[in-house]
Amino acid sequence: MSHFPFQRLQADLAALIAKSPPGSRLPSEPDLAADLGVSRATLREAMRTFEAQGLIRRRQGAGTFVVGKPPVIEAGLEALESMLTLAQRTGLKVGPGPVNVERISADEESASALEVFPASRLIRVSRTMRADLRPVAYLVDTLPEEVLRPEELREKFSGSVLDYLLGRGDPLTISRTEITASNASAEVAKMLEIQRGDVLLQFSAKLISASGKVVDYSHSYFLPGHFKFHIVRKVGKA
Amino acid sequence: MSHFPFQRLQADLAALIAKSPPGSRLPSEPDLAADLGVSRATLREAMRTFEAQGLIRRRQGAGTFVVGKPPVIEAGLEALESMLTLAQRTGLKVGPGPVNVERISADEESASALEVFPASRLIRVSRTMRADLRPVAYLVDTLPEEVLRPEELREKFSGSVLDYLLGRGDPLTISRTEITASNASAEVAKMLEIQRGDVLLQFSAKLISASGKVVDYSHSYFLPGHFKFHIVRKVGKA
DNA sequence: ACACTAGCATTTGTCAGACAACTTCTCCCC
DNA sequence: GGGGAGAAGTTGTCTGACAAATGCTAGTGT
Repeated sequence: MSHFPFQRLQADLAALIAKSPPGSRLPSEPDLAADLGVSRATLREAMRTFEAQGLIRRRQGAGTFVVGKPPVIEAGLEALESMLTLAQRTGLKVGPGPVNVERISADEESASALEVFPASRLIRVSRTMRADLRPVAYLVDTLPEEVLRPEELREKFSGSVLDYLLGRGDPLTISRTEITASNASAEVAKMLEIQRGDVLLQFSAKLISASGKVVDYSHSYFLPGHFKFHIVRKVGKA
Repeated sequence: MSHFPFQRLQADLAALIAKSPPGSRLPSEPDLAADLGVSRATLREAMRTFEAQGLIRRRQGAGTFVVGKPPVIEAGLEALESMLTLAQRTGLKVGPGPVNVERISADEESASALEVFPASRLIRVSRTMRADLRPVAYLVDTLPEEVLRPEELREKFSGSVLDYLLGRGDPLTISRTEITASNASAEVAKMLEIQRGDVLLQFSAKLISASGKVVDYSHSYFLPGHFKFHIVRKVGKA
């Protein structure tokens, strides 16, 4: 079939990883290269692609390990709920990581999304969600400072911007969410403890109040495999 | 900061690719390796990750090229429409590729989804959607043979299973769609002319008739960047 | 007996150089 | 002008080597 070593190698490696129990160590690179009939350089290129998929993890001096599949958080998309609410309902032990609150000036993207002037003062709340001691989601909320004051937030913040706004009695109505697949930027990769370029499921959402004002613009990054989002769609035009 | 060559290299490469005009050729590997201060082997490992992200394309004997950003097909997820209908409304010149229709026996996954007995006879319709001469989506529909006969399909098939069923007057109601990020399997990679392991946005949907029967189980694979799916979500419980 | 440390074997990370396979262009010949 | 051979350039793969990090082991001191 494929007389290119790299393609055959990928198939062989995929099979090997699939049949190896999670947490187990693969043979050393020289051994594997000899077994699979390729050079170590070619083997390493192929391994890099599997590492980017999060299927294996390489540690210098220790070896290459198969990573186990994590628990799945399942959620419908019709209603907007905070990740915290979601996690509680699924019964999974998911906890928020440390919360980072900072003042920023609106960049072009945020200003456009929040419908404010460039360089307006904004609040950015970012945090990770952890399940099984591993970060599985990275959430970044951006709000105008007039909507949410940093000091106000630090006092009574429970880990969810949405829950906080609702608890304060804000008249929120809908959220417009955009769904894409993306690759981890350097910043996101660091927070999720993965490699730059790893594949992620990404939501970009605007939270809209009863008056039509955009009160929150958020980016959410989810590790694939940890989440299962579903939606019920009507056939034809609404 | 990062005293590991690979991480610094990824940042440098990302910057280089970002500022290079689409379609342009990068310097040769030996030149680039010298410029960036790494060996060719390390450079190639890094390039492999960017190739998996679809940002560059390497061709033996020709060079490494920056791939341009494609047109975007934007669609809401509240209503279920065929990709064909969608493409027409966006005004983009999107056409279906060759259609493959085959009889199969239900494997475990299909049988479970369609609520039929294992080894039941099924029809599988698979095809790619092309935009700009490139495949951008790969769609696989699986239906019980009692719902759709192959010969019936071949006569009047327009490129969309959904449109065909609707045109026939089937009482379809809703679709339950699951959304994940995934990596291309060997089969999908071949059809989309990408590399195994490349990142994809994946929908898995069940199409349900008025009587509650599952009439179609489909997997759709979308190249990131070509599509923008959005959804309007109500706040709180429905 | 226990804690600590130094050293050694193992493994991944990176480098250098070489050759094969493929693409593209040039130049010569007809 | 057209066609084909050839050369130059580029990616694909291989070999061998050394550096850096890890984990184990044996030895040492208390």
